[in-house]
Amino acid sequence: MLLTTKTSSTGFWVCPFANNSREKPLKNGTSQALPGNPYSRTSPYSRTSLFPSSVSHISIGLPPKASVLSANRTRNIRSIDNNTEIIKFCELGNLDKAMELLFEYEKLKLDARTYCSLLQLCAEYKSIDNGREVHSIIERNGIETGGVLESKLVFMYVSCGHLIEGRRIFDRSESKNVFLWNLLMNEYAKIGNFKESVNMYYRMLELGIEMNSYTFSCILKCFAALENVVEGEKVHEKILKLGFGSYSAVVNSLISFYFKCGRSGSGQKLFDEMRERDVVSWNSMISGYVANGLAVKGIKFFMEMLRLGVDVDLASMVSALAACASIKDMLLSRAIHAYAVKAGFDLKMPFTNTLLDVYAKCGDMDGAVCVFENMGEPNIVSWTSMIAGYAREGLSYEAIELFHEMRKKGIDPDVFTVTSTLHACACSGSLESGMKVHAYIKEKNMETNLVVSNALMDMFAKCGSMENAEAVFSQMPAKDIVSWNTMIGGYSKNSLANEALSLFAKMQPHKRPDDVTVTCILPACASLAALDRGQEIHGYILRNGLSSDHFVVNALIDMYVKCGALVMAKLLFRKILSKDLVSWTIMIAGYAMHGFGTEAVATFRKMRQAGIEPDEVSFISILYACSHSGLLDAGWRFFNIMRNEFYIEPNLEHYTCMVDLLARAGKLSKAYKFIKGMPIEPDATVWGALLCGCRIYHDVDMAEKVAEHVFELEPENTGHYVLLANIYAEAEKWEEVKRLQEKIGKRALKKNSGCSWIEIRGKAYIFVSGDSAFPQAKSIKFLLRDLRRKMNELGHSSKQKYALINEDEIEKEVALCGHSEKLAMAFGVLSLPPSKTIRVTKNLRICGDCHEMAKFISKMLGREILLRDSSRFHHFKDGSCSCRG
DNA sequence: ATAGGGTTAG
Repeated sequence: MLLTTKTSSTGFWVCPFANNSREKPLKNGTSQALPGNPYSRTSPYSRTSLFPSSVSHISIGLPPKASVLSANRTRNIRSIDNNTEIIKFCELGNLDKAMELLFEYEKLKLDARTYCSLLQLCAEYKSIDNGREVHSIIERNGIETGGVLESKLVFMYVSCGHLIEGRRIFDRSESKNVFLWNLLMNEYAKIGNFKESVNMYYRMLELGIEMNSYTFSCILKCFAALENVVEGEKVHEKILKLGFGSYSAVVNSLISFYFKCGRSGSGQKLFDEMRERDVVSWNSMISGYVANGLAVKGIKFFMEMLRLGVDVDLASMVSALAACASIKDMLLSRAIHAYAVKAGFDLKMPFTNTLLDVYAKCGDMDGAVCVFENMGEPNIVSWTSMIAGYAREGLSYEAIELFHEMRKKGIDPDVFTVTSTLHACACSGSLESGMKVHAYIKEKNMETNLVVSNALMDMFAKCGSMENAEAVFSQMPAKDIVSWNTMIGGYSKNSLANEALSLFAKMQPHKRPDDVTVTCILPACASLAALDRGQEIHGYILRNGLSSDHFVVNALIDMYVKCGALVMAKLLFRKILSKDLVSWTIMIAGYAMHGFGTEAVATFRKMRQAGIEPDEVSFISILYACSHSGLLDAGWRFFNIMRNEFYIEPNLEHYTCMVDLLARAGKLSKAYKFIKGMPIEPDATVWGALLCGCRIYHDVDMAEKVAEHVFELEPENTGHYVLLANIYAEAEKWEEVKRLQEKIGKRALKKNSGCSWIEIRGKAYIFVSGDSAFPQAKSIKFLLRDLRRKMNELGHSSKQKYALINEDEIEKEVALCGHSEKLAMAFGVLSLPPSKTIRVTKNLRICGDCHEMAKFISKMLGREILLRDSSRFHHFKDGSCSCRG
């Protein structure tokens, strides 16, 4: 992060910590419908196994006999017999035969109970086609559908998954019973349309429909999903008033409602007051505590069940195992596994999947693979747990591979699978893989899912494609706080600070910024040096009680450091009770940027005294501090400590700091040898640090040697050419300057124009080099001309060299580059009261002439100037600068 | 005839 020589870096100023690693655990918003239970009483399988012989006998032997019989009866008798006949087949579960008979007697008015039996069977077999046939025959025969028959019709449609048609009949019906209300409410809840369930509940209240335990279970689930504690509590009151307070299913629903709303205390109280607890009550306690992050407490309930001899079932085992996963307790989960083998639950899918997830969450992917390969047929949950496990472990490639493999096996990834896979794509920054997942999402119409869209945006943002993220964001019909935070954080991380700020402003009318939002937006303020905006956000943090959060405080300190308000940063830093590695590192980097090397070293020492181990980032900070304060020996010491005591391999940024340190100390050939001896390939930044040193010490020969490397590695960067041209100019080698001018002209290099800005009363004024349209142009030009004249009069060596290279004809834009900071400073002098520090920020490094001019202004006009360039802060006061030249 | 607890995620 802390680079000294990047000529065009704004990335340096983006906070490296605060927002990046920010990942909040979030509550499960949606619940999925469980797959149909093949052992249920109404399932076709149980029927065939219960009556194997009679079913086959009837379907082969009876039909001809039945039709012969019916042909011989009189119409009246026949219709009675027809009813019994059809009902008989229905009871035997032979829908095909029953339907065949129905078609045969199509024109006859059969009994309502016959149609009921048929519809019941259609519902059980989920046979919508037959169900529709029955319905149309009923209508064609003009059968009265009031009462039970109407109810059955609704039941049939709903059971077959045709909720809308069921609802239509329900709405027309005049005899709605509580059963139908419950049925529909539940169905809406199952598909996640909790709002409609709630609407129906309120309608029931209005109409005075007598509610029962089913109603309450359902509505509590809905209010829990909608996180509406207030309404849920009203339901609780109603339950007590109507005397359902002793129904275990109802109380169990209340317990899980309170746990889902994060009110463990209320759940516990209900459990304590229960007279008759069943397995579900116990299981609700285990899962409730686990979901609220108190896994150990959940396990205690499981143990208590065993101690009291309560019958433990599959759900108890699964919850207990999930608790193990959340606290990564492999030992206990092995014990539970052994117990499950004895009890015979170990082969059940939910159990195996949870076991797999324990291994994956404990980081033991080999163990997870073992479970995965030994289970019969892994289902979608198994695959997803594997993918999520690989993604968590940083094995993105394996995760993405599995995604494609499961598709080949014919298993359709669902929303859980795609979000996990997207996470893997995001972590590895593989846009190409992410695009493939996106294509699949579009194909399956999953973009409507909020979580999926959020994961998509996160993936695009982390892969550096904010255009794609924006496209997803703009077409989302409903955005939650995560959506906004993902986009704002994405802009911040991708150095699009202005976009981050404007989206932050747009968000306000829709959603209240939370702790994550402010940690996402503060780095944007930091990178723009937008102190006023940062302070506003600080105010918001205080007003909303967000300052107890570690991430928030660290981001806040980082913002103050980078906006040049070191005093404020120190104040906040001192107030933190438990400073973590990030807080210390930010402060060390802060001292470094402001040129307080000794303070940085002292802070580093205090950090180690506090028992905090430095990592590679904190070593970058301290090395940067040493190089910028000329602490050569200390720098070497830290470099060696890092390698020998902490076994951290230096990376390019560490090497850059060291080269910078040597180069500034004038040890140019030592620096050259140092680079040559690096075990990793040096980049343009490393060589660039040496080139800067060559300029300070006017070493043209070395500069030429170094420049070759720099130009080769970054041929497009104008900054390097200008730097070498300046070195030539200062050595008065005009031939070479000219040669370089031609080179720059020929290459038609893309301009890297300098730009400076100053914030006055919350508004940023931007000055771009080469642009003559700026506010108060006349006064600024007059002031600068005046200052220049005085500088010359007072014999300030207004170096002709700078003037030559800057104002000559290299190229107009390049030549003017470096003057924007002068304009901004002059604007500050004109616009701010004398007591106020002039704070200017520049995207590139400050030019030498401007540096002289700033010193002069500080002395002549008695103004303090704080200028932040791409590398550090320059604090001008009484004619000198904190960077010591 | 409809429910309450149980596996995977941003």
